[in-house]
Amino acid sequence: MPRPRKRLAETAGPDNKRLSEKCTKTENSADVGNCSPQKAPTSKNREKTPHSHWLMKSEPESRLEKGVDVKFGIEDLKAQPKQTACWDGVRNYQARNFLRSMKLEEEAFFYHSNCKQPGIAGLMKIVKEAYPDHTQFEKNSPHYDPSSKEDNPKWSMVDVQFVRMMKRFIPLAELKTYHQAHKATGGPLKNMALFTRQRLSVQPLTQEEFDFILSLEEKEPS
DNA sequence: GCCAACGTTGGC
DNA sequence: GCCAACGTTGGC
Repeated sequence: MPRPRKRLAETAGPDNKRLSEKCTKTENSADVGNCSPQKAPTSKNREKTPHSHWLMKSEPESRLEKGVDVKFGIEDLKAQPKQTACWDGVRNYQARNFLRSMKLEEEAFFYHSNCKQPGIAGLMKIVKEAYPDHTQFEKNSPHYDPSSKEDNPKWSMVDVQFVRMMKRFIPLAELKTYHQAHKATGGPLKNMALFTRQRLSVQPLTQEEFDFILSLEEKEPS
């Protein structure tokens, strides 16, 4: 996961973060029953439109956060058992609310952030919907949140599974070029959250944004 | 390593 | 509730 960026970024990190190690799927997969009820997002933050595509940021290069390496790139996801990991460490309310609205089988771009080559590396899918992020209760976790109580967890995570690498890496700089052009022409990336919600580590994509980015795989790098 | 953007904290 | 201080994110 991301650490998510698994940095999960916002740590509040939620996500912030960097993700700490991601857990393997095994430990969590069966506990559907453990999911505690999560509060609904406040009306202010609730998204009206259902999204079915996502972009999730994680850091592919080593970086210590509270002494823990938060590195979690797409190769790390691929190396997990069943190529599945939990996306822990998200500590930003908006990003958390997006995690909570994710549904099984929805697809997400795996975005590499805070690294030499930022951009979209591959595709993954949601294989377990939101449940409490255990790292919020772990004192040694970079994403420990002493204000969160076991009987009312603040932070959530989902499990993601590797789907495939992009046919070619799609660099941030290329996406930005399209975003700039599309602002003028009304093209598909004109409102892309990557640029309009700069620090959000878990973000929705419209169908048009998702399809346009997939179409870039077939093009020569610009 | 710098630093702009921006979310969070906490005094008032 | 305002808002300055502070901390984090993340590109460059």
